[in-house]
Amino acid sequence: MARPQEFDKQQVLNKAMKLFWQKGFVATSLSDLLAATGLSKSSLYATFGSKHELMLSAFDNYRAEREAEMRRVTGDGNARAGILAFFEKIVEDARAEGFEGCMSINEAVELAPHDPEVRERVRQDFATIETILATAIARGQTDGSVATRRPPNELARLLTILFPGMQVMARSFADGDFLRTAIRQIEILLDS
Amino acid sequence: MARPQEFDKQQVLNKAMKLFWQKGFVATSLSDLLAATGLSKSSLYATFGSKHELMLSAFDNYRAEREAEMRRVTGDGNARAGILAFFEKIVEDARAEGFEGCMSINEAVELAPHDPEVRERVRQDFATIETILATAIARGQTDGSVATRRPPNELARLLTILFPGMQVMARSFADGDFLRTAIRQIEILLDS
DNA sequence: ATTTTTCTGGACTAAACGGTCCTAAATGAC
DNA sequence: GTCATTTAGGACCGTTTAGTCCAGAAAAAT
Repeated sequence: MARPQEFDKQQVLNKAMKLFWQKGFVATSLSDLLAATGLSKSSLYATFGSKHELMLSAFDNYRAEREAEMRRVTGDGNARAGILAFFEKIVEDARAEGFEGCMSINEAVELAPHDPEVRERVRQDFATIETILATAIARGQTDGSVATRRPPNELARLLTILFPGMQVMARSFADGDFLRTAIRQIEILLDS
Repeated sequence: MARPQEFDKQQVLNKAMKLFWQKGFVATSLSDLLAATGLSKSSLYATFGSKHELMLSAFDNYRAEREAEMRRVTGDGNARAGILAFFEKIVEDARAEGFEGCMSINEAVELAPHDPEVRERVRQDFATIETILATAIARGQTDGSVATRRPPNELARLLTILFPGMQVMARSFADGDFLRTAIRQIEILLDS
């Protein structure tokens, strides 16, 4: 039988994910990846194929994590509270040292325009966010926690567009207070 | 007297701007810049100092243009119409071939987190957008074209965050119809 | 025409890039 | 212990990177 793999593939993906997330795809070099993961060049290439494929794998890893988290946050309990919690999470995360926004948004800006594989993933991510928000809004409109004036789809679209907006701001400069004003406005949107 | 410069500095800045805007800072190589501008390496370095300084100059060029344009669009006539025109311009631009979003937003994602000079510029840009929007909203509230329920500053904050959201979407995948739904929602925000 | 000044093209550098490949060590099955 | 297999390290590859520098061409002033 063969010698078993000595590294944890999942752990390697997480390390790579963090690098691509922070620095972007082009600015992350193979040396960076090797240093961070501790792998040898041959192991990395044998396992992941290329820098680009590694990025896609790390990205898919990220996307799955975040989608699950979003469903968890918005899925149970009071619908209005769930939606707000989703946005408050951004503000909360932005306080943390080394916060780097949302990887999907970063990729949307850096790679999506010229990389079809990334673009399709980004498109899916936004569609997922919008669908989850629309579902939560509809639920809120039946349980009474969200105002019924706006069609769920249209309000979800507005909030879906606010998401990358907040993420870009959080990544580039914004402090908690700055973003919190926006969350108050989202509350008003949900309440009237 | 000395031999005069053979190239138009402003024209070179525009060419460089377009490259950085489309491909980002890291992905734009010196060869790209030389090919696009037609300059020699020595001319480029003598005039602009370094790739980074050239990018900052091109970026400042972009920022001044866009700020003037925003003031023009939102400054005169019906305030509500001006605000909407500002957002509709994004949708309109997104239809064009080779549209690349907003350079400030692209820089906010790629460079701002790790480049203080860019970060400060991005911070200023958002502040400018918010101020111009707040002024227009206040004007709309006195001339009756904008509902008075929300304080100008807070509504401006919400719209300011929508701006990068729309730009990211426009850059990465969104078509006109997708964004137009959001604009309808902005209308509702201005009207109630 | 000469002088003075500045621009221009390209040779050049050292480092870093992504990626390939080969050798040798490590491992589990028997 | 031997064998079969797959790992891991790193030498190596050609290319590209940002940036420096110099020699010579070009142009305005006299």
